[in-house]
Amino acid sequence: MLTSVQTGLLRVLADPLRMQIITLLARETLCTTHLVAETGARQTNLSNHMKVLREAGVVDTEPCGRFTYYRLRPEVIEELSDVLGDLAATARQTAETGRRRSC
Amino acid sequence: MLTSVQTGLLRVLADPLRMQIITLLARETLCTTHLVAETGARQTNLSNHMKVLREAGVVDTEPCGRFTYYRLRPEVIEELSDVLGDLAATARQTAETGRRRSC
DNA sequence: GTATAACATCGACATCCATCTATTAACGGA
DNA sequence: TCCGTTAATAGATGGATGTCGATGTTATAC
Repeated sequence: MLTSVQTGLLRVLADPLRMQIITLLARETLCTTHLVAETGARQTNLSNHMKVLREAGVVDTEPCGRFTYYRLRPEVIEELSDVLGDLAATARQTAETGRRRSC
Repeated sequence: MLTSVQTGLLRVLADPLRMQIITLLARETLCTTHLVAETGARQTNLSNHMKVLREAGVVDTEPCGRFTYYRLRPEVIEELSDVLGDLAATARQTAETGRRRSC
């Protein structure tokens, strides 16, 4: 079965800087300082993007003194991957059987 | 290994109407008339979105007389699903091992 | 207590983008 | 050939969004 793809989550991922952040966080949990250093983005800009990621449930925050660690939640990406996988499987079957609606 | 995620393709998918179109096309090849009827969108609006999908390589066109059939290309969605799957796998390993960079 | 570093918030600005109306182009049937 | 249908394009517009500078807040260091 095919659950509908949440375009909200896609929108959140569809930004170069946010995707760069996500890719970095996939490898290791980091705090804002690291992310600023790695991406070269301004602190305010990064903080804005982290807010978007946080509110979308893509990352969790772990305050640690002055620092704030950001941890990527694998299950969110995993679920999106699965839904898109189902979509692709459906599309492949449609393509192979040449299923079409006539005009 | 982790190939970088194309945010361009994500942007194309991150629109409710376009995702609806893609979901419909995953089940059967359709022409613009069908898509207009199914989505309730205006013809011009739909045509604009189809142009976006076409130029992104998400769909192929098959002219058939006056009509234009649109066929979803499964491999595009499949590849994106795979890349996100790799990203999720990396993130899961990071989460399980608690890998983090200290400040 | 004061200074400094880390991070978030606010408001402004510019750009992008989805949708609209109007028009044009292409095709088939009478 | 004329006309109705299908589809694409052009241009305009309003709203969403990314980036910025300035500022606020919290926590550590001295």
